[in-house]
Amino acid sequence: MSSEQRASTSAGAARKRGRPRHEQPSQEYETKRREVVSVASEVFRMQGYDAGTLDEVAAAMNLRKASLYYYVKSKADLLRLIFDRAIDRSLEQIEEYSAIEDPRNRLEALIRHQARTVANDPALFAVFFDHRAGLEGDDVADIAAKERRYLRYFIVAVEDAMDANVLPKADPRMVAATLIGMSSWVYKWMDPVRDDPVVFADLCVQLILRPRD
Amino acid sequence: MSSEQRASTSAGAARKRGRPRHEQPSQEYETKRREVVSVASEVFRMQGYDAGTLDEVAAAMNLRKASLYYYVKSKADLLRLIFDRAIDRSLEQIEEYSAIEDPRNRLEALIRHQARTVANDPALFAVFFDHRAGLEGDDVADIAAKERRYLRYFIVAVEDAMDANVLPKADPRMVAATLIGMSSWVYKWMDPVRDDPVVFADLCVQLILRPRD
DNA sequence: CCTACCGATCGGTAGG
DNA sequence: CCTACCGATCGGTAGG
Repeated sequence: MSSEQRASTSAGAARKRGRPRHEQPSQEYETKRREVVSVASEVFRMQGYDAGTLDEVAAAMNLRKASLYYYVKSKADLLRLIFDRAIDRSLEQIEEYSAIEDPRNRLEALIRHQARTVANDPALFAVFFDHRAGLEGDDVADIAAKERRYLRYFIVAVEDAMDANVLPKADPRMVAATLIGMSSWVYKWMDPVRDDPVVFADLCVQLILRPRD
Repeated sequence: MSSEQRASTSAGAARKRGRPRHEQPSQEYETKRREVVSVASEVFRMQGYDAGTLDEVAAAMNLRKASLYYYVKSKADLLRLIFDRAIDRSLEQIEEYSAIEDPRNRLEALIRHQARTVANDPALFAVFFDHRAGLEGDDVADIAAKERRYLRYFIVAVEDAMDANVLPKADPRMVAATLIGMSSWVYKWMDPVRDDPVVFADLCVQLILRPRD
């Protein structure tokens, strides 16, 4: 569970009596905090992590830079929140999809999931994929570990698809990375008004899983 | 033609008589200059463009930062040189491949070209694909124009492949971007000691162009 | 949530 | 190709 999720567990809880507890931040606080993450991912996407300033992020929310520190501990912390959100979105339903028995349907579900997830939030994944260098200390290893877990699901699905003659035999690790690549690259060229995430997901599936012979 | 190429046209020229012309830099100068570009692409790949300092680039060549200014005009100029090299490598043989008549063979050649080119220099293309935000002024538009030209070759090849029933019918622009994506993503996971560019290129072709029915 | 400010980093230059 | 240095930017904090 990400710290973003952890901090929002109070949302929807019953009205509490007496002095409000400051350990459980208000809904408005959480909403604003999520907005900081969204806005920052847009700024960092356009300018890069280092060049994108907290002044810009703040300005886009009609705030001053200092006020952002009410929501995040530091710029590096903000970046970590972006990464947590991206990896959480990726891992969210993957267990469920990985439970699909039929190898072809399972691989299709995984490809579709990756394509849709990235295409639905290109800015988020632009930062996730392109600005990992900004992470500090343990964050790098934490993200890498979660990403390896994610890759594993794909590798297993690819292996099973090869056994079922749904994919040509090849190095499963390489194939998995390549399939993730084809469905992730969309954040580089996606135009949200012109391109539809579901159409793109269909396309990826179509290119890799041609009709059975 | 890139400024990198333009500046190196003296290489291999006959020994000149009289006072050496300073307009035609020496071979050693050009070699060193190319090394700056290579080293910088490694540094910027790891740290990002803004976080990667000229001190680091210089140190990796046993120089002081100030000495780099003998080879490049500015940090932004250095970044432009990296981009020029990447786009030149990409465009180098594409005209030749695009002359292939058979749609299947042509598309295969283009995919193979992209896969090999990127896999042969992951650091160069990591900067090219992930740190475009560092470019200033006209450089952004210049690179974008060359990239559109490159994409066009792919789109035409994809259209012809669809007409020849080598690819399923779909939006050619989207398919071209996706094929470029699958063959470019390799810079993200490539391990030069473990992964072979040609094996990877074969894999991409195999995944997209299954044996004719 | 703000104004005002400090301190470190780093691109770039002077001058040799 | 170097030493020494300047100047701008920007993350972060004090204090309210």
